[in-house]
Amino acid sequence: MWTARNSEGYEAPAALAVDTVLLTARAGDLLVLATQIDDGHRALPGGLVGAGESPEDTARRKLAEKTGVTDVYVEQLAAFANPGRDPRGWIPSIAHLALVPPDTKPRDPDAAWITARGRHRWAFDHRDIVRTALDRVEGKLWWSNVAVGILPASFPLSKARTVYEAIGHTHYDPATFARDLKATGLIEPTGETSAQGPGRPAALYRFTSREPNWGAGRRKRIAT
Amino acid sequence: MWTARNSEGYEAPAALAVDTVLLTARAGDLLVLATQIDDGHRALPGGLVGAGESPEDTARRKLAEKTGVTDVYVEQLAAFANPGRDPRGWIPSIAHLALVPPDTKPRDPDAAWITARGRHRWAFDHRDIVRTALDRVEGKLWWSNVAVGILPASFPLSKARTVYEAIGHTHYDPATFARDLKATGLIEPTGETSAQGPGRPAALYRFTSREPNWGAGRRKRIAT
DNA sequence: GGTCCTTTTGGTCGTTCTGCCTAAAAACAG
DNA sequence: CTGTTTTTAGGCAGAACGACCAAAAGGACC
Repeated sequence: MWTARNSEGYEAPAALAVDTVLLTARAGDLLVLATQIDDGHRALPGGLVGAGESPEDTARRKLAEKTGVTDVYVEQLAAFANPGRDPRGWIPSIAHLALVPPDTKPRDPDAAWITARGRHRWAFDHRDIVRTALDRVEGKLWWSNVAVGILPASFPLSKARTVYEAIGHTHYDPATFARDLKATGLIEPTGETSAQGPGRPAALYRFTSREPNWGAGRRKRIAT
Repeated sequence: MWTARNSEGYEAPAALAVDTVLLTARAGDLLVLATQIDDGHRALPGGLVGAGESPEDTARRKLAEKTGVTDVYVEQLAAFANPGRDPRGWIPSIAHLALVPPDTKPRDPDAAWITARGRHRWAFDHRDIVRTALDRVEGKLWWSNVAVGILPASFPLSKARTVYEAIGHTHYDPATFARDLKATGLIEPTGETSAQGPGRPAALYRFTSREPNWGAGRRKRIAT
């Protein structure tokens, strides 16, 4: 068991960790990045916070190491600091939520995208962390621009709809979705259209702002 | 500067702290408990997490020491761990949100109830913590039973309304408020009535559950 | 070109929710 | 008993929502 003691003699955590729930949406499924551990359990990507580093910086640094992406939507989720959560010792973890485009490839050969809502054998308290992340991202889907992390700079409404359906774990009527997403004020048309595949070419949109936690509450009701 | 180093030689936080935003509502005002520091700044009540203790337990223990209340609504807010947040060293803090009835008296003579939305000279990053707490409690006001912490076991709807108005920082029409709060399913009538002062005696209600984080999302729209 | 299929998108319609209002019910003060 | 106060049921217009329809605008195939 790791322990630590500071210069005043008080008990201190052995280290400060960061675990990140990295999500993306592909083909209507919500996926989370997980590494395989020796005993068959899944674990979230994470690492230790260095002195003089903010936990969010640690999360970004570790994500860059493991996937190569740099401009990621990252926000803090919660602290998981119950005693005994880590068998190695007293190591609180600041869990983070991150979202990346679906073409992001893990560098670590042990890491893979798995279904976020599937049943997996998670290590430690990572099941709770994933559950917290899913609740968070689902709850703020229509109240913020979280989907910025997954969608490209310019996208048709149909692509946005598949992402929203994957996150919200539901289905939306295309016409109603278009009307409601435009009504939030979160997006604006780029003026261009995309004509790939059959069907009427779709107008392209972009998010009014790509800053995280933006655009709280233009929508009144909750889509069901 | 406090620092620490664990048995493996890695850098570790000097300690793990807890800061609590303790809120109550009195006479339509939302109040927060703050202690006065030597230099005139206000600080949130807090303390250090002991080994083998969960941060929430630390928050409850410290609140019991400082106010004497035991059965408190407590939930984790977020981790504040930016380097340099505490001039004494690397001390991450798990901020908590707590709510107590308005008759709670601080034991510490340096502690006092001050307006939560007033301008105060907060120490460290406590201004950010208070802001986060206010956003949180306001955001989940109609979606959970947070008000359980402030309201007594049995209450008339008018008392609930003043609490909701203090938290939500707005005014509600009495008839509309009664209709909407009952529609959430969060409360149920006790069958008794209270007749204090002039006016028709009010029916008393209780929360269906006093467990924190209960009753997400029965209400559809957001009250404005 | 013509026909069929696809996807996008503007609009309609009935239902539900919301904010504001009126008025009755039920107490107290004088 | 009359006036005042507070609670509470209900009505009403407007807004929001979910479901649906149909036209627009492209590709695929003959």
